[in-house]
Amino acid sequence: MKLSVKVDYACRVLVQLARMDGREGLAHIEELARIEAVPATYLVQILGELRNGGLITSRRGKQGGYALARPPAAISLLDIVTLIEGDVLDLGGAAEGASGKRVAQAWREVRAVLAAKCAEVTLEKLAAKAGGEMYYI
Amino acid sequence: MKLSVKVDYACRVLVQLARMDGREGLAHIEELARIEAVPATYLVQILGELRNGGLITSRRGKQGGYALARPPAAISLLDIVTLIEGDVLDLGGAAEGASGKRVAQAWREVRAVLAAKCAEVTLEKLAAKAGGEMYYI
DNA sequence: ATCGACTTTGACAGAGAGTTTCACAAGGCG
DNA sequence: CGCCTTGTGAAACTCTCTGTCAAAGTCGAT
Repeated sequence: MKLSVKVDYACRVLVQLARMDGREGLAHIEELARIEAVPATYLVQILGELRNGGLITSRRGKQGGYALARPPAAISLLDIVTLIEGDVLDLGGAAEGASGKRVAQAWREVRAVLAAKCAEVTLEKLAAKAGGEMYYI
Repeated sequence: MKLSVKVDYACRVLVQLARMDGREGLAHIEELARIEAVPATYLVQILGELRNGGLITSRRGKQGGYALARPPAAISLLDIVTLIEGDVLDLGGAAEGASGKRVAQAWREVRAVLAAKCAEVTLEKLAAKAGGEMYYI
């Protein structure tokens, strides 16, 4: 049960997009990547997934760039994790064997709680200025 | 965020131990492994970790075997996961970079909720007979 | 002592994560 | 049109870790 670096990167860049609340070009993203100590080429790939998943939009050519597809209040950690990892808690083939069904049921309950909590945390809350130094480029 | 097979195996074997509530020999464990479709040699290794972590006790020689170290009500999913994986939700180095602190704080809250829920689910509840076919050897 | 039963260690294949590279596609502008 | 900027997509590579197996080791009861 480990939070992947990928999800972490995705969250961070989305928070930045939420704060900017405008269209941000690749050049800007790359600068951001340097500041956040994230490999830029990887970040760009993640951006692609976020776009395919409908969380952000992009435009090519001059004046191109990325922007949130919805208001920050309408994007939660749950959206991000399920998009990037497929599920907040992947049970694998946990329902096999003698006590498998019972144990799997317990994990399903845990997953429900986890998903509910993740759905509560929106980009709006994450991007709120209050408390914690934010980096302005 | 994936539940590892190892944790799943550990949960299942612990549920079985909770149900038996006596000392179970390796021979029995291996039969159990066959029934649960778990590689016996791996299961034995996991048993070793559970023992080192203090969740079960073992005895060698004739009349040897494994037993829970505490009453089933005093062992929860939280105990099992933290013992096997180190943490219910490993944040990695998520606190770096510009928005890192903020995002990490959010995940810490999520982790707290997750841990609380896992702590609620005890072996006693999992081993309860009510509802769901249990496998008796 | 010795046999039965648990313990430890090491090796290994495969999968997946994180990263890099490179060639391609598309919008703007002269 | 043709070029330049900016984003897209896919492949390949390294590294770590998980799940698995096997074999030699150690302890305890009788």
